Amino acid sequence: MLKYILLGFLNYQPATGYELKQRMDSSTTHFWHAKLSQIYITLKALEEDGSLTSTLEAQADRPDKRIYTITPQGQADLHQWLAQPEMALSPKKETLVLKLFFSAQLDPQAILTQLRLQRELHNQQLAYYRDVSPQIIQQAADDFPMLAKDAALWEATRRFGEKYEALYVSWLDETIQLVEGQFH
Amino acid sequence: MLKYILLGFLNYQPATGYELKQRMDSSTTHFWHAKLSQIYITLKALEEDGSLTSTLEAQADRPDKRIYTITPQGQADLHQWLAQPEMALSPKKETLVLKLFFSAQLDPQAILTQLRLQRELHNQQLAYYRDVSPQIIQQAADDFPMLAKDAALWEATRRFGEKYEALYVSWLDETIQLVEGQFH
DNA sequence: GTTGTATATATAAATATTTATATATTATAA
DNA sequence: TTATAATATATAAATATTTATATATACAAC
Repeated sequence: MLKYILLGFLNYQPATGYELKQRMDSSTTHFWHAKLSQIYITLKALEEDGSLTSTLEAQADRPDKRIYTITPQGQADLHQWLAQPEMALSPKKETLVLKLFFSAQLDPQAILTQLRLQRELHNQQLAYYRDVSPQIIQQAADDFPMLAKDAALWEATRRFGEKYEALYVSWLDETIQLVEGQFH
Repeated sequence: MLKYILLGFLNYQPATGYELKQRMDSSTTHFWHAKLSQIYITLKALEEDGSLTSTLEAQADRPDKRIYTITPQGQADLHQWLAQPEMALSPKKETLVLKLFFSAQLDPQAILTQLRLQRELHNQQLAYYRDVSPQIIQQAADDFPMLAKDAALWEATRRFGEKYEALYVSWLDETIQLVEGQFH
């Protein structure tokens, strides 16, 4: 799947692995993430099968950088994937919920600590979606050669993140009350 | 992480890989899933490092089955993991949201088809959480040697799933309207 | 001036996961 | 009565992902 994220970004304009990582971290990270090491591996594989080409650019003040450009084949791959219907639900992996599921044997104080910590983290994430993320989208819309349509879809994915974090916080509140209630 | 799910279930009572898969499919699947092949691999690894023991039981009408039992070391591992605070947010992977993010170049009709299909799937999933899942929890509470506390926590994870699916459907409705609106 | 952060890349090793394939039996449905 | 689904395992191969480590430069902050 990472493959298509890289093609998706490179379809706007050429970029290095490092830049792609930064773009991911300020956008798709919330619904798809990857480590830099994995990005380099995947870029190399994409070049090998002809979806990308690359050129090495020397820099005066920094190490050389490798700039990747999408090929017509890469664009075809991307469009094929975009058009192909998702027939299944995305599998979720939520460590905290999993832990809670098996926490009955645990000291209630220990699970409460974790629930409260996660509430704090998700609250921060919610604030990010409300305050920071809209600005990032606005700036991307200004900086990048793209249509208003792209920005509207990016905004829709941001709203997904915001709603999700709000849900998570409210569920945590409810769950903390439940666990607290089991004390007296 | 699968490791701890298996230990978590086996902490209630011994079971075979096949049974563990079934239990996962009717409970943790919504926040953690695994293929049967991976379960067998992980059970073997857990036995090798002393967290589980197994016995082979001959059956008259079915192939032999291997029954796994948790060891004190396995219980210690499980408790250690349960008590260890989750310091980070769980990374999300949502293919549909990802696709939408890159769908501006796509024929709007193609993304609309996918959004509507996913709305259907998430609606089904929502119905599952509302109608089927509570009964499964009730039956598990009747069948398994566990405390009311376990069932209460299981119910909390079910509520997470229900809320999540309701959110997803409402977000899809909103997003479908947005994309439809971009036509005229 | 030293420390930390950012730019830029890369590999090795470990772990995790999916897909495909194989075997063998039995109950159920068409 | 034939097909299929379900029970019960298991392995091979491919893919994906994380963690750890390495190198080298330069700018900014303290």
